[in-house]
Amino acid sequence: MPGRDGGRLCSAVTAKLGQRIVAGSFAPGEVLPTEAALCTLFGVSRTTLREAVKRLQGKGLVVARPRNGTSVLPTLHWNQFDAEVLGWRLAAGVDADLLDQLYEVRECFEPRACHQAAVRGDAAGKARIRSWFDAIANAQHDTEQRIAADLEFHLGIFAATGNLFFVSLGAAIRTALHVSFSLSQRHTPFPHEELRLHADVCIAIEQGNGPAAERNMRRLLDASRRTLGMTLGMALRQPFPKPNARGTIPVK
Amino acid sequence: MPGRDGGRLCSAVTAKLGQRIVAGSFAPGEVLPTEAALCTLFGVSRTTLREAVKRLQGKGLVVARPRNGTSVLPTLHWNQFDAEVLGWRLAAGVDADLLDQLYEVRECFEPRACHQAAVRGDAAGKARIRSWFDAIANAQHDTEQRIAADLEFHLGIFAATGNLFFVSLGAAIRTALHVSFSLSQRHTPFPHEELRLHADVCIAIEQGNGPAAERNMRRLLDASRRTLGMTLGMALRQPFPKPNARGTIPVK
DNA sequence: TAGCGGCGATTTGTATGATGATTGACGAGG
DNA sequence: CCTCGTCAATCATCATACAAATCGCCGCTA
Repeated sequence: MPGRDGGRLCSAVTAKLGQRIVAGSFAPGEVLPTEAALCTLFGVSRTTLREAVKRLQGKGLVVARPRNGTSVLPTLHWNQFDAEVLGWRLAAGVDADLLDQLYEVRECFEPRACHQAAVRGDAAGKARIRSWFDAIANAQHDTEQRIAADLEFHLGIFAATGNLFFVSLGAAIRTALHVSFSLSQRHTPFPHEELRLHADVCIAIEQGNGPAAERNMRRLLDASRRTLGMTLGMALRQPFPKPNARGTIPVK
Repeated sequence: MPGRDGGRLCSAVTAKLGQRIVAGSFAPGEVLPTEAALCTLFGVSRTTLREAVKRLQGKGLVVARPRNGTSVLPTLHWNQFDAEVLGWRLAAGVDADLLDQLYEVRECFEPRACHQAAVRGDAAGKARIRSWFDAIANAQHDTEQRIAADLEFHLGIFAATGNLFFVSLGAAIRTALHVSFSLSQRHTPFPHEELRLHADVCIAIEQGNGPAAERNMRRLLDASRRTLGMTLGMALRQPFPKPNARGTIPVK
């Protein structure tokens, strides 16, 4: 990933302003100082500031109208799937609600993505997933590296589906996953248990067994959510009842 | 939704350039003319053009580096969940692949969203869903209005979940849904059948019956996908085997 | 006094020109 | 052949000016 930032200053201003907005310093109803005021506030020219505002506008955070000023849109209009927006939200503080909603999204996507990767993925994609799994296994004693490998493992599954929306989703929640992993994996009670769950997913995908891959990923997410809940010391909402849970769940 | 466009000219340039990029006129590997050339091409000043490029940059479509020029990023980096990007893709031509991937996303999200809306939605949200359903029922002979109501019905479900990611997703695929509805609903073979499916979803949500709402939405999506496939006269990929379909899959 | 219409002030939108910073290409020298 | 320095192209930033849009005030009129 090359320096996608473009201008250094412009990106810095975009980030500063965006962070302040998502942090609530600028109320999501109205206001926002005039361009001139923001220019002096950030110490940049009007051109740079306007380019930053334009980027925020593209993310649905603000809307500018002559005479009216630039107002912050309600969170309803924000593009929550924008990597920067999500990153700023996380930077503003990791609240349980956000992580919870994120898990809901993951529980929607990742099992399906696993299914698709298993059924429709090509050999190269599956090999990449396997290699990242190996990386996880080989980094059991290097937390940072294990987290990175875990992240790429999940993103690799998205990539293997061939569905660009899945890929885009992965990019969007990349930083969120990193934070989530950092929180939950650092104090995993049963590291080898978690490794086994990853292995189950990996193997099912390699074998092209869609339903199994889907089921195994669901289990992995459940375990991860539980661990994170314990780590945070707070009760996250319970995950969805699994659609195929008829009565008893096969014990393994 | 107020005029989120901001500047008229700037937005126009953003749209033109964005459309050309997603349409492939500017290859997704490199190139893109210099700022000066684009200025003369669109007949705007550098300020306006740069603001437009900054917006595209924020969507992950391009990256600008001195001396190197502004290059188009591979589609992998695009934020596919950006409403404008998706809109431009649709404007470039409705290909079956895109609609197919979109259905995959919908099949991931909407059943879950229904579950959440049923279980966690408040009375006001459910009332809104009901009112949009009534609007659908009352507009059986006005195609345009029925499509609009149908759109709001689905978006209302997202809104009722209380999960901002769902809401954002709804906003992103809004135009896609509109196109999809326009294609499939215009020649629905069994209008009252489809109305019944909507009613089933609506009622299950009102009753707070999560699993039923989820199941009914899945049925609705299946039917919609089938209809769209027939309308397009091409074989879209089969929907996922439903997790609770144990043996044979109903032949249609 | 109530209603209405025009005028001005404020803020964003657009345009232009100039200067700096960064980076790839080319050529000189070892 | 490799290394390094110079150069030029291009984006990044800045400063300034003018146009367009909109809100609110003020005066006019009935």
